Amino acid sequence: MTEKRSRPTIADVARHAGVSTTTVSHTFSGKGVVATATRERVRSVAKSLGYRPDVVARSLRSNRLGVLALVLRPLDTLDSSLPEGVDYFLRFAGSAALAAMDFGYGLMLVSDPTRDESPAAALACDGFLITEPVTHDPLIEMLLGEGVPFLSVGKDPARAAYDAWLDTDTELMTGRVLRHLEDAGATRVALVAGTDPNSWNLGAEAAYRAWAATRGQDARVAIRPETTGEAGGRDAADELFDRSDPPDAVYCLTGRHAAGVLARVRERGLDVPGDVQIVGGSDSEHTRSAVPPITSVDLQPEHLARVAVTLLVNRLDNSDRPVPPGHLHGRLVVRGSTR
Amino acid sequence: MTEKRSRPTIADVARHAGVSTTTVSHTFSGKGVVATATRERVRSVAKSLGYRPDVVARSLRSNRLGVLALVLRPLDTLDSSLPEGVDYFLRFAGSAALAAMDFGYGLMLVSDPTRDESPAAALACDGFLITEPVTHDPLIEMLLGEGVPFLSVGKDPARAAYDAWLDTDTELMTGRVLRHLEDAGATRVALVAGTDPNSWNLGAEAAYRAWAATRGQDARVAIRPETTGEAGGRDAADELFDRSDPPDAVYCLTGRHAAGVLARVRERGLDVPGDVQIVGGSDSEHTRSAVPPITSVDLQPEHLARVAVTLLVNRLDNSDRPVPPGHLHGRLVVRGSTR
DNA sequence: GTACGGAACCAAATCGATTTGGACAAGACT
DNA sequence: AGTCTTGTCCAAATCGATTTGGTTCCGTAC
Repeated sequence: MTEKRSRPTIADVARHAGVSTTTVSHTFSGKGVVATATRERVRSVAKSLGYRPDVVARSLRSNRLGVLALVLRPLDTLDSSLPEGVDYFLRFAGSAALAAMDFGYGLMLVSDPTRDESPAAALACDGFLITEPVTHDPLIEMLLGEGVPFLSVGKDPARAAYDAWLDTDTELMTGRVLRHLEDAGATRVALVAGTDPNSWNLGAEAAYRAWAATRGQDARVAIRPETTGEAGGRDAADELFDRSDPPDAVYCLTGRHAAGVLARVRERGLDVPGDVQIVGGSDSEHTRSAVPPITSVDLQPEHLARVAVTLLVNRLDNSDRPVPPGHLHGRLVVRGSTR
Repeated sequence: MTEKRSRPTIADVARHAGVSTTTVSHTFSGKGVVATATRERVRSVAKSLGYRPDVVARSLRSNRLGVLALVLRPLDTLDSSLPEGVDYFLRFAGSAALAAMDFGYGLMLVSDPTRDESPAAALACDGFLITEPVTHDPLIEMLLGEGVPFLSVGKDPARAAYDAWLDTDTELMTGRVLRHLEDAGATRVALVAGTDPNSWNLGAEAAYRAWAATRGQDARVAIRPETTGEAGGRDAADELFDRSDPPDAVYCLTGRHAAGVLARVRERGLDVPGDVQIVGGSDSEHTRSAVPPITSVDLQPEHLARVAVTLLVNRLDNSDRPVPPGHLHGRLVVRGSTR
């Protein structure tokens, strides 16, 4: 169909300029020694021919593509046709892309490359960014095995010996949420967590149980898959409130669960925040637009993404660009669902 | 530094299996004829060596990388450190990435590749997706020139002769918004538009002016750069309401302008929606969380992205995958800012 | 006058695959 | 017996750059 109007190559430029391809290459890379006059001539010939180096060919030799891969783990488990409710990851991805561009890299969104259906191009990336790896994450296994640089946001909970991860201090944030509820008078706090075995769920649950133990409380934990969304939240609410000694506050790690719990609790005739207070662990459309709006943790994915990209690129380029200041844990946004 | 533990190549596999590289290649690509026994042997040797084809090398010959580039035009003008308020594009990008993966492609987010600072890898992509190209868009110029397949969402308003674009029917939606305001009793509708010269701003303004003409109304148009955000909206509100004959409804093409107009109008002592009705042209965090929440057009970027990716991939693969059903224009979400 | 050194340049190897154009053997057909 | 297929397989060219290991020329030092 299309007129194979192939782009000019380095050889075309060399021929027109009356030099060797080596010289053309040196002219652009600045590596060898090229006389100024020659350099000028090559430059102008290249420009007049409309020459652009072929990134793929260059990458074959130099082994650097200029692309970072971003793996959004929870997207692999969420219903892929419904990106609603995954605010966090979209905000993260957008910010990471902008940060990568600032450093001359492209950002590629890929699904798990250890699965065969994933785009083959994923494996050609120079470095990987992984959000919330799961326990014994096969991707981390593979990257460690092949020596591909990577950085994970949140740690593979089961893996001891790697240091390429960003600590978002889930335990600290969990403590803050619980303290906020305590300060507002809650005495029986329950937790609704997801099933993905990542440091987010596991860390929060562990911190919660530790806290409950110090307070001499029973741990009230309802677990529902992330994919169940609001329905899962409603379901969890029933489990928690059917008990003889129902909670007076619920901390839901995902925004959609929080919205479901809120709706169900009100259907059961309870007042929020009067009878029950609710906090969401990940701020999203669902927590903001609920009635009343749900107090929740804004994980500040934009900031997290910039930090992650900067660190990864520093490692790749062996450079030392300044990392954006600010802590990596979230910020509690107080809304109508707590007192 | 790192132990150059180079991955096994096709030659290693060939040697271990006692065949030629041609045969190994054929085994995986399924192109030539390879005896079943040989194929099995090659497969098992490859697996035991941990062989994976090198995407870059493959791409050098085949000229296909398996990556789509996504250019979010308005991101080039927006303050890049503030992805807030660009809901639309993040939702679009996320959905496009998932759709691309479904078809075996990666999605790379890139900035304008006609500018030199952009990642070089951008140019290696198989096809481009461009949201809201601007007038005389240099990127489209370049892609047409080099024969790179692309699809734009919204048309380059100044270019007649290309057909690779998705019509989001800005004119239709503008008409619906105006009719909605009319139905609610508005008689003097103003328009607040942005400065990016894309089909979104230009199409809406043209449709608005045409509508005003048929109603015998003065066209009341305030233009403010997209980058000005809420402040620009406040400013536009002053311009519109300082006139002797102020509007009783304002249609703002961007969510942030709408939020600014709303805030300023109320500061001026007017009631919304009593004295003034407001509609936003692009639903976002700002329109949803305003007080009162602002009626606006949900452009349904998730759907748009899926359609765009499907069409582009069909073109690249010369395939005929079904395009997700549903129209491409937005959906009016009525909230408290209109009656 | 010879040896040495640096500046400027180049031919060929290389990266890891795909693809072209056969080679060779075994069986089928005249 | 000779020719044709057909099924398998391979050597070498190719993609477009980078990099290695030179060569050539000229000026300077001894």
